[in-house]
Amino acid sequence: MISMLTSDAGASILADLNEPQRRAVTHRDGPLLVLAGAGSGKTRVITRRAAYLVHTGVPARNILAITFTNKAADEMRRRIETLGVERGMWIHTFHALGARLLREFGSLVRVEPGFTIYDEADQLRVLKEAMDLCSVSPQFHRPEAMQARISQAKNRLESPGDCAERAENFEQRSLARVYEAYKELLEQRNAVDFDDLLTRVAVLLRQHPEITERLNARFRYVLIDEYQDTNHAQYLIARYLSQHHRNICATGDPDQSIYGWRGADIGNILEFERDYPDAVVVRLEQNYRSTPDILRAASKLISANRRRKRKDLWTDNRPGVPVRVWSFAEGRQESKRIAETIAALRGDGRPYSDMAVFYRINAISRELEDALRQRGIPYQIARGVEFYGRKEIKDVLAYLRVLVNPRDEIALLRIINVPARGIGKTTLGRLRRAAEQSEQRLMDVLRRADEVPTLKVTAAVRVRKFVALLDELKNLVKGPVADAVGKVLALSGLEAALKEERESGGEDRLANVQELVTAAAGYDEETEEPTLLDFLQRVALTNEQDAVDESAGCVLLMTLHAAKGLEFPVVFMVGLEQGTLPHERVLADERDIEEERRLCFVGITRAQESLYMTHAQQRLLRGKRVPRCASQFLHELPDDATVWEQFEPPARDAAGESPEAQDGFVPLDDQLPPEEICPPSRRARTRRLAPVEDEPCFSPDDPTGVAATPVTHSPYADWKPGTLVEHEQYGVGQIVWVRPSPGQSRALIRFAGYGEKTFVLEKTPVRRLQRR
DNA sequence: AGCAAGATGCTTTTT
DNA sequence: GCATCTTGCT
Repeated sequence: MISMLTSDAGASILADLNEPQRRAVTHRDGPLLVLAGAGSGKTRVITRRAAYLVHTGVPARNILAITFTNKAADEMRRRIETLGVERGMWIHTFHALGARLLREFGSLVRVEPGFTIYDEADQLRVLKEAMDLCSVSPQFHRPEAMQARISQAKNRLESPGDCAERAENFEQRSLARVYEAYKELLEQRNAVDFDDLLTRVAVLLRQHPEITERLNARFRYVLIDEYQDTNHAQYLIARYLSQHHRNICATGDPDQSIYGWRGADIGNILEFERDYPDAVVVRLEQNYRSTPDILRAASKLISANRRRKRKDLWTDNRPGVPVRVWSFAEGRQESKRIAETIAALRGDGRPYSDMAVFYRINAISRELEDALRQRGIPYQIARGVEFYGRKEIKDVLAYLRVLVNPRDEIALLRIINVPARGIGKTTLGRLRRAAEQSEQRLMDVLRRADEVPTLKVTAAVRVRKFVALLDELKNLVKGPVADAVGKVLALSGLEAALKEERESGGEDRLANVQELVTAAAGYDEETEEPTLLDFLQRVALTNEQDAVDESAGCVLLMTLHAAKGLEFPVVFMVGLEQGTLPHERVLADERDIEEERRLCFVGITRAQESLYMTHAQQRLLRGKRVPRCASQFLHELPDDATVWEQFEPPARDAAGESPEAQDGFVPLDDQLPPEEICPPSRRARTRRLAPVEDEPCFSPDDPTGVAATPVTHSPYADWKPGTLVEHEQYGVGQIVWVRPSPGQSRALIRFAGYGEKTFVLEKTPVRRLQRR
């Protein structure tokens, strides 16, 4: 094999690879599945493989590499260039690939080349409009829920017609109608949503074999990363694009599939070998990232999942310290201790950028931020929205969008009175009604505002001025994008309005907008043929996550989802409690629990040297103090790789001051059977770190042992904290604790609208909701 | 037209 | 607890 490589760069392609890695890199033709365990050098394999193909004679332009994030795509591009591969390879995210293909072939599936990409907020607006048209009240159907269901339907490639046919009840029929209207509205505006970028392409490839064949002729090799996260549409695209040569290389790790809730189908990777019976499968099981203890903890945890492929991760890395599992009485204590630990580690010479804190839900970050700020620890939060989500930025972008696509009504409505130019609700309502009645586009009606009979003369004049502004801008925006943005700012009056806001002591939004100009200038510079259209597409498909700077000298805070693909020497995973991880919304479904377990697995496997996993026995959530119990996943970790430490609540003040005043800890209600809040399994090994002044009711040594009574005969024996139940009067609720007892089983149940109530189960009209 | 006080409703979010 | 949207008022 090596003899096939001629250049020095070629030789370096196979340097420092282990045997399975080498097999994956040098595999030539036919389907290949690389099952890459966490930290097993997957990125290295993919990039080397792409480079290897080129060095053995495959022209770069015949290779298509698909990733899920821009960051991954950029990284890959960078690495491949370092390996001396010429340009011409297609390296894109699925969505960018979709956009590129739709620009070229979209008209075959009712998408015209200048189409606009709607982000989630835009989508929601269109959807609300669609619901309005269908007289479906947002009171009864949450638009967000509808959006999710439409998205699901799309990704299954179901048309509104399919949905209507399949509809069995009123609800589903409403959905089909709204979906239809939504689709119609998008088409009228020549706009697509994120899903369309995938599903339209899938439909295109299915309906037009000649195009599929053409693309196959070009893409002789197709590489897909993070295959475990593909949804059905992406799966089809990958299949169609590789159907001729069958040189499909999928890499991924089923144990890291964490986007099932967004339609990703773990089955795609699990059943790859069924789809491609001749597939060569390479397993990368040597981990180069973590200590043996961390790895053992991760492996043991994930082995509880049924829906997976067996994998034996191992490492040659030197032994380190065991995983620390920390129990706190209260959430604030947890944050405080973590901040202290971070400060201490820093004191020992560990840079802040070596450390990261992960949590399941964003709500937990606030407490942490407070604690970090108090200690003066610099941190950075990786959040989704931010820059391009800002109002002023969206305003400017809306101008650009209208210039590119006058049919983009969402953008048009956004800017028509921004800055205020006296075209208010009334005028707008009249214009829209006129458009509807004459079945014209809103833009065309604006052009003929004089002819709208319901409009007052002053209003018509203002509209005319607005149209003139757009026309003028349109003539000016031919050149570089940065210039276009500048002209929009100057001529629209936005700049003046923002200046005034700043002068009058408001926020400096102008600075943000100027940042956009800078971004546009950067784009102009690095792009060969800068166009407004392309710039807007980039903005739509870019996300702030890409801007996370891992070397900024800060501690990084992020959700577990955001952590995927990253690694840190020191990792803290916080808030590991039933109801948070696994999240309460999924407790009823075993399959969903498995995804939560994978999420936990992803978190653990990010850690290189030390890992801290923490939970609290009570925590402020949505403004309420709620009792919590340790995540079941903590109990699934192996004993010989973990050390459990319990931090006692701060002692009660001798003067009798209430504990709330000190650290927010409230002794749990006496009624609570302690064993249900914190299961007893770990007690024997729990080490106390603080002297116990005041025995809390979950004391490890409490011998009263209510739960010691065998309860296996109780019909409620398998009711656990987190179990979902339905009460005749209060609706669906969740068990906080339960104590089975003959004829007298008590449970505390938390209901959505009614708070928490204690019941004697035998005397209460409450039933368990079935597990799927 | 614009603001301010109430009502609501809250996992995760590669694109 | 908070942010976001709606409603009602001026």
